[in-house]
Amino acid sequence: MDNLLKRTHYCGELREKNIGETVVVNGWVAKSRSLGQGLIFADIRDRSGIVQVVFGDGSPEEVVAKAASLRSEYSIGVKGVVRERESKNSKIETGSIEIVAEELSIYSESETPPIYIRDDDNVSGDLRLKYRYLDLRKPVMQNTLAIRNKMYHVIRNFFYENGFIEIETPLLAKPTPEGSRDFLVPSRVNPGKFYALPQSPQQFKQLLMIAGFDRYIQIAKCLRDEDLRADRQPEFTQIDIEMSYVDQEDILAVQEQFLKTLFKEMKGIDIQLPLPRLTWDEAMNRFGSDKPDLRFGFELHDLAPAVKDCSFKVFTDALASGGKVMGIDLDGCSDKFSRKDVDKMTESIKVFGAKGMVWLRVEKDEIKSSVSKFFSQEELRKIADVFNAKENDLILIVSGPKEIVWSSLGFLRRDTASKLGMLDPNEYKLLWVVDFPMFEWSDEENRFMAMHHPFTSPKKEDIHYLETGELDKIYADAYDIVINGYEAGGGSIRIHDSGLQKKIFEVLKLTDEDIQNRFGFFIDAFKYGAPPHGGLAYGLDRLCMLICGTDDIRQVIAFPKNQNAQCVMSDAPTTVETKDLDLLSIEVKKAEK
RNA sequence: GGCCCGGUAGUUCAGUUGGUUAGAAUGCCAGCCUGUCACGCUGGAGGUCACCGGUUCGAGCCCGGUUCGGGUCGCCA
Repeated sequence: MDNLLKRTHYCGELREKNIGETVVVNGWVAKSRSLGQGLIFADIRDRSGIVQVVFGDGSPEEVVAKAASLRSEYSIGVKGVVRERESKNSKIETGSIEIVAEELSIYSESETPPIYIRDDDNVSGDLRLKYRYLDLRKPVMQNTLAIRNKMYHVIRNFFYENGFIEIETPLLAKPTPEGSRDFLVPSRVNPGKFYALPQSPQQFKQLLMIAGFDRYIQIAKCLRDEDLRADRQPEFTQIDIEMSYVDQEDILAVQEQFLKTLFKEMKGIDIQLPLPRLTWDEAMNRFGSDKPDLRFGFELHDLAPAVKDCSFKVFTDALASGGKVMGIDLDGCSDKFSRKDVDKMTESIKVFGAKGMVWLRVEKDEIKSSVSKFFSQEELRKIADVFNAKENDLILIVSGPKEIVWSSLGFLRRDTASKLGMLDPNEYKLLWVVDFPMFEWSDEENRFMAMHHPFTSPKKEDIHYLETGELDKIYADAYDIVINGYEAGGGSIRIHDSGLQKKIFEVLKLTDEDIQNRFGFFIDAFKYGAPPHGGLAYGLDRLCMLICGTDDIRQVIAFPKNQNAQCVMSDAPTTVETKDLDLLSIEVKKAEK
């Protein structure tokens, strides 16, 4: 094996000031160019960048001969003298110098790599994950993980400097009653019993408040056994925060300072404080989403006043049954969407349960519409006036139950803005969405469920509705931080009063036995002097996505899972030997197929 | 679990109403080339058109099923 050459410099840091120095670099052959037996150029890459090495024109003959065997991704070391290039390459940082090789060590050869190690290699995601260790050699991936690393610094610096203490909480925890599906871990020493991997350190961080740590932070791994999305992995990282003796304002104030620092340090951007706030009701009614993207307009408008007396039964029926008729105005965009495009929009919102979509095109002398036979020009004008619509506006209207109207228009708003190229990844619009409903009805469970979690404090002024059973009128001291349409984090003020907590469990239809079995220890803790407390957790991966300007969470995770929650590189999850299962007292139903 | 999109050289893709031997670029291999940097030139190898079945004289192309990947709805307290 060739000798290890001890590195003196990273490839990417060599500059004209190093001219004349003898240096050693270690890295991979990014590219070699042979111009005949006597002269070979090779680009050597390490995590810092690329530098050109010359074999020939001063190198020993045997080194040049050896260099002829270099191929892409060979792992090598080179010792040589830095010299000015005859012709400079302004495209790379080290383009004005090169290393004249004196020694070459080939540490190991490489087969032809299955993917190109280049940022612009748009190879399928599957292959990238299968050969992730090669994919990670790409400059963009090296850079992304360096950015992520810098985030750890900024996060920890900020919170440590502000008196927060980092405490690790267990990975093997008790299965949680409500919420997302747990990953379960069988216990060998306790046959038939299971741990759960934490969906979040929620209960532990609250217990840390009861324990007196007052200000807690943890960069915590969280696991949820739910279906994946482009912005969702089963295993992700949370910046978990909890504070004692605070109300919502105190928490938001600290977090705003944190976000300001984060965006300043990471992007050089000055975020204006205080951040705008929307109540949940406002967010839904103006943007059709509890995580609105404020980088563009197209706001929802309520059309009930304009259509309540119209002859179009679809609208009047929707209103009569407690639903909504709402629309958005794509101002100045009518000519950008063909009839066919509009048909596609109608089709696209059926997944949300919308039965159809009505459109209005505002033209110079008239308003054209898919429902013109039900409306006079005056009536159509009345609708258009709600939006202050002008020529070449395209108005899209959806009617029905409010959830369907919101989600359909919220989707159309985002989707059309995206198609119109209105989403600038370098623009950041942060806001708080506050005053979430405390409960939401679950058809599946046939009962009300906690929208956030059952330890969230209802708003003081709504607590009396617990007595009257009007649960849908209760709002919570819960808040989300929303950035460019992503829920970047969320939190709440927690209940610290045992009586109130008991009442919440009651309306959630949990029996005393349930409560005791599932989190009796947690309830017990509140008997011993719980401080008022609350907190918040950020999705670190999502923050990193936003900072890196990508919409794929896998880009910011070194070894992510594919959509089926598999690691295609290592082939996890996998079957295990029956004897291992026996040890855990587990019987596995043989999967058919 | 539902819906939508896709699977053709190592890689990214093209492939006409269904018609001879399935192409391009890049990568790879060999030879030549002393200032390249997307080096160049010449030549070469490389394909179970995801899989199974069907229609047809004939299927990469049409139909059915399966599978794999991606997006999404449900789900994600």
